[in-house]
Amino acid sequence: MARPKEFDRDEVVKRAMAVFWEKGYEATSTEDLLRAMGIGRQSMYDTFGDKRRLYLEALQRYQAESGAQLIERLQAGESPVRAIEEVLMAVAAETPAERARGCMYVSSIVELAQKDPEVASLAKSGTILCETAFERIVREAKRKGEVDRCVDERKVARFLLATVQGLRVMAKAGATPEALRDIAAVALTSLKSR
Amino acid sequence: MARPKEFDRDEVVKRAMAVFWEKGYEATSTEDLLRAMGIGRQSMYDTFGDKRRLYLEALQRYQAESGAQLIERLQAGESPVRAIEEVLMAVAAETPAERARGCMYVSSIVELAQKDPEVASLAKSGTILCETAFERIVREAKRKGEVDRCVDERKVARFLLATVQGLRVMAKAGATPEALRDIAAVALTSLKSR
DNA sequence: TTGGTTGTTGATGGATCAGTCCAGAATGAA
DNA sequence: TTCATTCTGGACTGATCCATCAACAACCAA
Repeated sequence: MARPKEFDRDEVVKRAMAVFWEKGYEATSTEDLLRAMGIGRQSMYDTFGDKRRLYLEALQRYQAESGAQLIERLQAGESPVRAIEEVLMAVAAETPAERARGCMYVSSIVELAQKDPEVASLAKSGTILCETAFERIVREAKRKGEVDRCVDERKVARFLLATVQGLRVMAKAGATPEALRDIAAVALTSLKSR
Repeated sequence: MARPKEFDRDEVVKRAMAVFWEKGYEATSTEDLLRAMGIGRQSMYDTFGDKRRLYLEALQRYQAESGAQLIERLQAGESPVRAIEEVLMAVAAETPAERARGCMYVSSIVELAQKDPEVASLAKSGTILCETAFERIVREAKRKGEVDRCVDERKVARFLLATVQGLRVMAKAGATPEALRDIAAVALTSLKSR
């Protein structure tokens, strides 16, 4: 055929994701993106369509990666409840830079979900993915007798997702690791029976 | 002296607040603001300095109003725990439009707290205001025997604030009132002793 | 009424925005 | 080597961004 692209599509999406994650959608210029991606203007437009399409692709990638990480962490724990604890405590254990960067999923919801139907759609599917993951691990915890059997895994799963998002907002607001641990600790008491 | 302004400063800040609340900072143009405020360009610059100053003033106003509302609601309940319950359930009881609009405080943190020190500063003072309000009511609840005396009011207060923020993010992500009630209900179990 | 001051208005500034065009370079197949 | 195809990079577009300027209008004190 003809001349092949000089860049790795996956790699440049990753770099674009980092910029959008850091700065948000509106505050990111195409110039910012091109510099970070290390490609030319036309290459970006040819490959991704426009800034919005690139954002959607980056967001999709973010969700896939962080969703997979959540599932992995929930299964890697030495017990279901410990795994949940570790997921919640993980935010508090991040570096200050990581806590400040926050969560691209949360940012996309807050900035764009109201005006961009595709972002809203991604938000919903992301919610379902995370809720389901939490639901599975809570059910597992019930099966193992780690939490009371009268616990409603659906409700608790929703609660845990909301807690993670609350933690991320608090972290961005400058909460100390101690404050974040407090929040996680109290949230965890919702599991211990009742 | 000289010619007085033709508009009410308080009123135009209120209108600007509504626009920033709805669209965020970056996505709001000065044109949007002027149209909503019903004043001329120069009047805006003379009165508020620039777009950023106007935003900061609008945010400050939002925080003062919503902080006062929180304190009021917490004191108006028929009992401390009921008051907390009502505050959490209030998000689920909002209209779809209100839920979609979200919380300007959360939006400001997510969009701007990292790059604007003054927003970060407002975020911190807002956090303290809300945490303190929650802390007081939890202490009151302990005093009345509504929650176990071994509950740490500081930690629970932090948790409750995080829960409200989690609820607001979930609401913006399109969660149903039922899902929001689930989250609030589970969060409330953290109060019931332990 | 007049003078000094301040508010309002419309025109306009340069900067930057997202996105397009085009000429030239690089590629692989024939 | 030749040719069709595709990628690349710089110049460029019109729109929009935030902000300023200058001329005019409105006000109050004297």
